[in-house]
Amino acid sequence: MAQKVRIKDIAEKSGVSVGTVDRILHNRPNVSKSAREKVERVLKEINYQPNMYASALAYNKQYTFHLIMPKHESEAYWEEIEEGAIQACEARRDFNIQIKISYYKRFDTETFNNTFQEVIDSKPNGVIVVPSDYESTEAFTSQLHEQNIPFILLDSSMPTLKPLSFFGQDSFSSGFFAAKMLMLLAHDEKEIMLMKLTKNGKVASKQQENREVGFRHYMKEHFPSIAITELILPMEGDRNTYDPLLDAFFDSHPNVHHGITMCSKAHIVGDYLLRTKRQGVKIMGYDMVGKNETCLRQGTISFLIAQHAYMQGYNCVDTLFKSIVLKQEVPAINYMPIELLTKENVDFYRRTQA
Amino acid sequence: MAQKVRIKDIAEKSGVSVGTVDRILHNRPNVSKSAREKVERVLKEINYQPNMYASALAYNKQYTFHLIMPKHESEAYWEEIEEGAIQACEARRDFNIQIKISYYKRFDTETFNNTFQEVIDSKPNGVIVVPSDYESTEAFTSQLHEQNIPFILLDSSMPTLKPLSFFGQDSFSSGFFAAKMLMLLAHDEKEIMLMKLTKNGKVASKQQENREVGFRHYMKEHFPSIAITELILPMEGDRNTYDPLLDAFFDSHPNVHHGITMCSKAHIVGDYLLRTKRQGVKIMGYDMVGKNETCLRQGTISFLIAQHAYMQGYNCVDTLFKSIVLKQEVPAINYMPIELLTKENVDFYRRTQA
DNA sequence: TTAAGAAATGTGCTCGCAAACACTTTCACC
DNA sequence: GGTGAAAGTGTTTGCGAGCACATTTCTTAA
Repeated sequence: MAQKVRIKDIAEKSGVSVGTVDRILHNRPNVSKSAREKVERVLKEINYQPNMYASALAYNKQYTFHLIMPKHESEAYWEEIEEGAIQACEARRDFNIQIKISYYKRFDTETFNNTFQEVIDSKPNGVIVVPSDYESTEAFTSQLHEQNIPFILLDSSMPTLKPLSFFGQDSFSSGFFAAKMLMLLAHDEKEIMLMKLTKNGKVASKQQENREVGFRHYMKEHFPSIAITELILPMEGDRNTYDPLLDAFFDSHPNVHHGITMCSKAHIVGDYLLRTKRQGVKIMGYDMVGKNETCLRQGTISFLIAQHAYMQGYNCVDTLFKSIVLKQEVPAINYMPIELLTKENVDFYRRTQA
Repeated sequence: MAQKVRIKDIAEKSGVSVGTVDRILHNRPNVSKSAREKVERVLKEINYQPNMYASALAYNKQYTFHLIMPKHESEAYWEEIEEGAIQACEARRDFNIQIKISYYKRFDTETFNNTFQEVIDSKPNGVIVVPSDYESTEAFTSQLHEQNIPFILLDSSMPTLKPLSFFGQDSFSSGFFAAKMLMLLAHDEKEIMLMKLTKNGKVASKQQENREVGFRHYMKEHFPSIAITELILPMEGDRNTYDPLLDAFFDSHPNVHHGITMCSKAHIVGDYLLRTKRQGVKIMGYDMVGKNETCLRQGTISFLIAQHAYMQGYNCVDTLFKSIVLKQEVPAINYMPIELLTKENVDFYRRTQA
């Protein structure tokens, strides 16, 4: 195991002062060629790893990160991301990391633009954005680039914006995998259900659209003859809204015994099945949130795909930290694992691994 | 976000010196009642969180952790655990954490006992043990208790030894889950194969035995009529040893189309199937190691269950660190997730989540 | 040759905490 | 009342790195 090497040791070994070593390590000017050579020779033979805690202590600087995400009223997915981000800051507390969180309204370009102006004005050291539409996001990130503020994209990948890094699930693959799993159960069916929550005819996110593409891709490849029947529900609603629609659907589609949804609301159907004791229908969905977990344990939801939202939030902040504070290289793309949860393994799911 | 509070601030607020505050914070003697009261009043109203990096810097102490594990010659599972442990030390480098690793021979009580004496003599600050048989392990850990050296059990749970913490998979549940998954594929079969690697009639670990118990439990509960035929292979061997045995098995069991193994050597069968182009047999197994991954991608292995060996090693060290250095509370039991890998999601498996 | 300015180098203080040390007060005991 | 030990308290140093500032050395032009 490598011995502890301090700047002082390097200085002594190369016959210069700590000041000079410091200048070289930080690429500061005013170093003679001879001194540089002496120090670099020593650096080559010993493996100097700066003590980052001593460094942080001496540097004594505040960092502010800014997270911009959709407004969430009790939407577990976004809440978990937020919690993860806050926890990551907490874990790095002694480095003086501070996080500000701003919300915008989904599909409302104006609130996004307002928020983004705010963020620019506050001059943060780093930014995490859950992208809105491409144009608005591009307008935002190009300004960040101008100001040399690094940013991470969360949830939706937009590589052309040249982010520092991306965190999220590969939606297409995740839908593809979901199909594979569902078909282990439904291989003998003629018809399956695809449930969607829409508002003005649109689902809530690009993510969900891409999952559906992946899903349909698998189906076309492996089960082209199975019909995929859509069940459309309104985005806003409660039991009273949904129950009649669900009744109508299942009454008119007696051959449907399996269903899937690309959103985190599988529990709407799961709960309905549980209450109405409708037998012989099993569904799958996304996100390990409380209501889904209940249905999973009770059996109306067979499979869930976890997104590790908490880890996404946590890792985004930690990546900014590593890149900006520790000046480490960070990976450009971070796909989250695509994890299958069933009644049998759900007990061992951990929102955090660290 | 909480303002930064320093010992100095507490001292000023309560009208004493930093020395006194320090004595109180560390439960050191020689503090008057009046001073204690003043300081404790202040402590109650502000939320003091010590800067652990400054603390580590000032404390300037070396910690040594000792990991005792079975000797592994290119056994990926143990290698990953070791890597994880080493990486965790690396991540905490600036806290002066050092790890020593000692190996014993599986099923060889003597090598275990020798190792354990060595460890005791070296007086480490904390220990991580992969248990051998119960008696030897108990003899070891009771000495550790006597010397007040905290230890973590890795891989096999032995709660009666009162470890600081346990890390590992719930073997029973993992076998149970494996059965559930295999039967999604094999529900129409009459007979399935269970492959075991043995030496002197025994499999390599308690872990594997327990997985089998879980597996058989599920089968009895849900598919009591399906026969489970064992295929026994010697622990040491190569293609030349295995191929004839596999030929003989599959020739004499034409109805077997699905198999499972509780060890990490599913690739022995997977590779055989690939080479001999024997169609219509699919197996599942444990551990995301290189050879298994290849078979998974090629299709002869349908499912793998990941154990997150790397994370286990990493988390063990990190837990010792948190408990001993940071004096934090740590969870007593840490079951690793039971994660299903298929061709479709294997690209997104990450050995580390942090 | 020297003065002025630039370049190179070294010194010393700082960050927050731990611990050794120095100093003051208290109090039991003769 | 004086003595000495023990208890209580404050001061100082050092951990490793960063940075401002002081100091020395080197250039260059008058």
